Amino acid sequence: MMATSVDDRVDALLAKLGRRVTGPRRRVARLLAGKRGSFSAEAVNEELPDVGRATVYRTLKLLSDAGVLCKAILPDGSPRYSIDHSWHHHHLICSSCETVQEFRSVELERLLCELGDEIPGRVLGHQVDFYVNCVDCLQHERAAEAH
Amino acid sequence: MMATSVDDRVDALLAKLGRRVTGPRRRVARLLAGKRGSFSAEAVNEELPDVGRATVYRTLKLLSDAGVLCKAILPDGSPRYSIDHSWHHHHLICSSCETVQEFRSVELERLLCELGDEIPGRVLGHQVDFYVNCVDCLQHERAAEAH
DNA sequence: AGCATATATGAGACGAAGTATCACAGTCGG
DNA sequence: CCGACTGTGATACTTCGTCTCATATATGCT
Repeated sequence: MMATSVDDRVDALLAKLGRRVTGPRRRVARLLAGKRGSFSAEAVNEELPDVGRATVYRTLKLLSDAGVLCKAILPDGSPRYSIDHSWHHHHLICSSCETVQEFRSVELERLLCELGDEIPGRVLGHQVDFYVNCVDCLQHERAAEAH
Repeated sequence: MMATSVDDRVDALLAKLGRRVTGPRRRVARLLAGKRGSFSAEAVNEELPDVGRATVYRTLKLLSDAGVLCKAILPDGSPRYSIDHSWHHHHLICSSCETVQEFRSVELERLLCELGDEIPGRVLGHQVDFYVNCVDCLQHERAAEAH
């Protein structure tokens, strides 16, 4: 039995949202489906020269709101998108290569939930980011050091 | 005995950093000293029309790097500055009025530290933000509802 | 105090990232 | 197949921040 294609899933998602299935949306979704790691909106733009800039931004926003994509903010403030694989996670952001990885901890989640109860006002959500040097970057660093 | 003035403290800080004490820097620092809550770089700009835009940005960066100011990122990605009162804290960001409050938890800090040990690579730092509706906004909301 | 020099300033150009507008095109229910 | 409504894309515009460079100023030295 065949796995559902990316297009089928996009169609289903858009139908569920009451949005129209269009060529540009399919092209953006297909590109994202093939991506690993995180990427900027402009990167998507450049890879899809025949899709308008505004449409790319609109579609990324649409998919983020739908929970398909997840948006992380680099230390310098610039946003990166990545496929959202899980119901809830946090980020490991590499400060040198700017890669964004997902990261989960039940323990952290529970503590954040407890803390949320103590916070005055209504808690809508939270975000935890670790700024790191990833394993790859550390290796390159060491390779460079070893004259 | 008199408390040290803002200017005295700014002078001392700049001397410690090996930076020059200048009029524009004093004017920015004096404005910030009188501020409550968080503010954008542009807001500082507008309140100091006779200080150049570039200088305002440079000074905010200088003070952030020095640990006097702390930079928080709103959900939409735009940065807000606030006076940094503590050695380490996290943020409560109100999604409706965009106020940024500080927030500390020894427990959270300890857990984050433990998690950091388990993370592959070198951990440089972390950031925790709670997105909330603050007490003030909830009150206004209720007042509006009660026709 | 006066001088030399490194540092800081500010006007404005530049750039990146995202949004608004609007005529036109495409989708989809009937 | 048609009509209405949604989506698209070119482009102008906004916002935020950085860069450049001529000018101004703080500071160490004498």
